[in-house]
Amino acid sequence: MTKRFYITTPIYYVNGAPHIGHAYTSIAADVLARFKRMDGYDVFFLTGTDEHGQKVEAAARAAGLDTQAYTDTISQDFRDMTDAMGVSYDDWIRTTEQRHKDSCAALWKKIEAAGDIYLGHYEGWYSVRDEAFYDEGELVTLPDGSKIAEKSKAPVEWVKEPSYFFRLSAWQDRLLEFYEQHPDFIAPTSRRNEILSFVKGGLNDLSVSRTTFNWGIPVPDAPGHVMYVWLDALTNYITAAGFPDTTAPRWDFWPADVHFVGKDIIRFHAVYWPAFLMAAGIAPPTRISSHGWWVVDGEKMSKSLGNVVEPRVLAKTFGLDQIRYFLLREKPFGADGSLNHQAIISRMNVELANDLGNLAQRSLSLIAKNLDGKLPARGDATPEDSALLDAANALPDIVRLHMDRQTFHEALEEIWKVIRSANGYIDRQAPWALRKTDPERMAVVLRVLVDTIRVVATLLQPFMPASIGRMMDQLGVAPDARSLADLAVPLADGLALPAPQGVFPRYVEPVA
RNA sequence: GGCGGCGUAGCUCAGCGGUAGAGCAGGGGAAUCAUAAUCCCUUGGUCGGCGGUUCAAAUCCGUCCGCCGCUACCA
Repeated sequence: MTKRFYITTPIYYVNGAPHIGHAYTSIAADVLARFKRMDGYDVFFLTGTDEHGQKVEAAARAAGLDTQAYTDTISQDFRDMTDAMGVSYDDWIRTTEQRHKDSCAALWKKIEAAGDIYLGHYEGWYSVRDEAFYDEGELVTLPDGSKIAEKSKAPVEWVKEPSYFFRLSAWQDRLLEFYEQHPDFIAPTSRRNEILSFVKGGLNDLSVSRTTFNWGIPVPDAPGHVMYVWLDALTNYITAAGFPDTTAPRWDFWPADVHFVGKDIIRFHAVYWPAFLMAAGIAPPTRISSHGWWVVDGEKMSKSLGNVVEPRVLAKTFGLDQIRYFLLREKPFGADGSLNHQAIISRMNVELANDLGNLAQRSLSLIAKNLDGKLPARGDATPEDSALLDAANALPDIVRLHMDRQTFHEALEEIWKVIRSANGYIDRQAPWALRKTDPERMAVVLRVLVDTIRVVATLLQPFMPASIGRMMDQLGVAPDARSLADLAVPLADGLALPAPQGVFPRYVEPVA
């Protein structure tokens, strides 16, 4: 039976334009999806847009558009951005689709039938902008008497309305037991500890319906109530797997293997979501992997500061693969990090152009010029040959381990250690000198280099699919033989290699 | 207020009980196959402060200072 792997991004909220943060999550998920496919898994990779809620309704009205027409436009913009980032999703879900409405209604009924939903009254402070309820203590009173949420600075209003509640308080012990039994459920560990301490501190029942607006999914048999946007949004992950049709082919993918999320929405995914699912008798996801923010030129990215980074512009300036590489290389996945032109150029020139691109170019040029472009055969390995080849051959297992933990920057660092070793190797072996003194040895050295670069390139495909695809072409690796398993089969001796061309050009600052 | 994390070379960080490390940046040299790329060597730190444990502490404990995260409460 084929190994299945289900990866999701959050569905992006359509109340604004896509920015680098959205692209980051999607690219990270894409890298894992591509890696898993390359490692023999049948992958289902889901992304899409979250389109309900009061904020969206208001934004549409402000834009003078019909709400559905408004969400159509924004959703398409997100989809264009996602495509432009080379994200290889298998399904694009929208919460306004009928399949999702059916799924939400079915999930609601299951939870209700289990006795975990009851009708009550909600009374308290609510922020439309955050789609969240706040306690008094989380608020700050402004000089004009109005109140805002201390953390998000979003205005709140006093709301009193009938509301359905999810009996979250009853799930505390079962959640803690679940976390205990699944130590890898939340990544990184620091976030796991925060969630643990939050749940240990006690849980309040959660208001899961609203009556003050209509742009949402109707609560079954409860006119006037629409579902709380987070219940609606989270459900997308099972909708796309076919829920409520548990005989759907895709249902075999559930539970999801990794939900990628930003650090701002961990609680929804790590507390509410498993509770909803367990209440409905559905298995919770396997892992919630959360990441940090990009800080731009030292400032938090925000619309008011005007420093919002458009991923399509970045890709156009530096190249898509260069940006994908930078985003996963520059900082640990779970941590915050800084994005600026100098840092991008440095990674691009030092690591991609100088270390990797130049290594491939100098190695392949020697084959083109001295061996008539024919791949030399392997020869007896010297200790130096073996040291390099052993390091390269150990990489797939090391990288797989890091991918499973989403420690992307460490995976890349391990790959770069081998690339740096290869540059040292070529210098010490000096095949350009061997050409005259010992042509046979020169051929063996060049073969060691090609074999090493092949392993490195294979592992880098998920990160930089287009560029590395070109490198694979130059290495003579057939398009249908580029998986991890294919590494076991040596390239054919005497294989004709195409003329090498630079894959990673240096970035030169345009003259102003 | 509680819980937790962090503070190590100019920068980003690893090390987490046994003579201070990596990458980048800086300096010197080699080589010239290659995208003026590469390789080798090298400058640089009293590992936030102060106490303690230990034969031995970035590494363990206490305390203080400074940042950050989660959370709570007062009003």
